[in-house]
Amino acid sequence: MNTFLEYLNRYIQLTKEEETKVLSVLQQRSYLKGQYIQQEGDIYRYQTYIESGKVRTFYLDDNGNEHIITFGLKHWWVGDIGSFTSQSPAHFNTQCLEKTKVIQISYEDLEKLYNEVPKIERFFRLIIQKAYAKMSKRIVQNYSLPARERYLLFCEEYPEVVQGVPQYMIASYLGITKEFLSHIRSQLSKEG
Amino acid sequence: MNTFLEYLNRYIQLTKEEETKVLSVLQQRSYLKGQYIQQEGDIYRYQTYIESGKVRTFYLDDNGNEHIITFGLKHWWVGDIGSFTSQSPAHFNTQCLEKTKVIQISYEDLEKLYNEVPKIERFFRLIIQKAYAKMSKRIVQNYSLPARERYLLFCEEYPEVVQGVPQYMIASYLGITKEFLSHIRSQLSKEG
DNA sequence: AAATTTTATTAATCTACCTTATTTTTCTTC
DNA sequence: GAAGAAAAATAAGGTAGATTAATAAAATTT
Repeated sequence: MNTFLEYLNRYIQLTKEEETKVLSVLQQRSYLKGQYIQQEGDIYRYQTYIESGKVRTFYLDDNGNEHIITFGLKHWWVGDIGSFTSQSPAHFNTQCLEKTKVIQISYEDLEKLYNEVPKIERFFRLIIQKAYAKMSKRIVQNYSLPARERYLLFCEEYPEVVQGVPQYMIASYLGITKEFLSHIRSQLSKEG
Repeated sequence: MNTFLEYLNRYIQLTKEEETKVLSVLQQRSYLKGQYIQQEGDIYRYQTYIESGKVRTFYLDDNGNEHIITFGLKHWWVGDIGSFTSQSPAHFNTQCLEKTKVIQISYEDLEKLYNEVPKIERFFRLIIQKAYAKMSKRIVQNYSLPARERYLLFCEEYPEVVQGVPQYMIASYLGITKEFLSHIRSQLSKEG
């Protein structure tokens, strides 16, 4: 839990008292590979922070195809923000890709915490601003770059994901088929 | 300005005193059709709220092609959040598509306001959560639907934009060429 | 370590969407 | 309201990436 406070400390400075209040609402939980933190149709009742491990958040379309919205690594917050915010059924699934430890704050606890420790409101504002900017960048890349370039950028930016995750999931994240990603990779390796 | 307070009031309840503080930092400004609120390379010094009018935020890729990230209508906040947050040069341009009135808050004023009126921090957290959820939805749609369906959904969701904006910009927003959108439209009209 | 399942490769065919070019329509501006 | 500019339509040919299917290679399970 203390590493969590250190992490918070990068964004906001809390007094001892405030730290205690924050700690009192944190819930720790562990998942095995393949387990779901949340599933489509559920209401996302927790903000979930990844202490260790790796997850993916994905969406199943009408044809049953998976589309990975985002991966989640250490220090990331994951879930379906739309569902959490409005406490309505989620469209997304969040599944662990390996043994994963998370810290969660329930919706009710967080609402209280916002009032008791307004700095937490600032913290989440900053976090989501960052996430928003990152997602805008992704939209830009998807529109202006071909699959091959997107893959190369992804490898640069998320080497930990490229290593530890099946290729077909990376293809899904990039918005292409696994066959085409395989093709791109074989091209790249031929070129040296 | 009072309509702005009414708008704020949908998200947070301010005391008279707080309202006064908020009002004191608002700056009103008008733009003509075609004028830029911000340009690529500038630092976005203001959070910009649209009182009336219509804007687009777009990005120029290495080949000089425009990609529309988002349109902005009445009650929307526009700009380059990445640039504003970190006060670093923007990648995006924000241009008025018609006569547009905006309300702006400077970066410095907003930082002060966050401290003096913490509810404003809540307000922006809520706003950006909403924007984030909307953008996730867009990514999902782009991955799981063909251009034709995306266009139909766009028409449903943003009829005001479809009416008042040149087709080639809608094509750009959808991530397709203007020629292909024109083709889709002629197909649709043949089908009745 | 054999058997089963999951993931990745390869290759042929196909299609959604792009490119380029020309023509027509609509919008501005004088 | 005529002239010019901007936007939209149409059409031929091209390509990035999809689909299908068959094979190979890893990873799990027993």
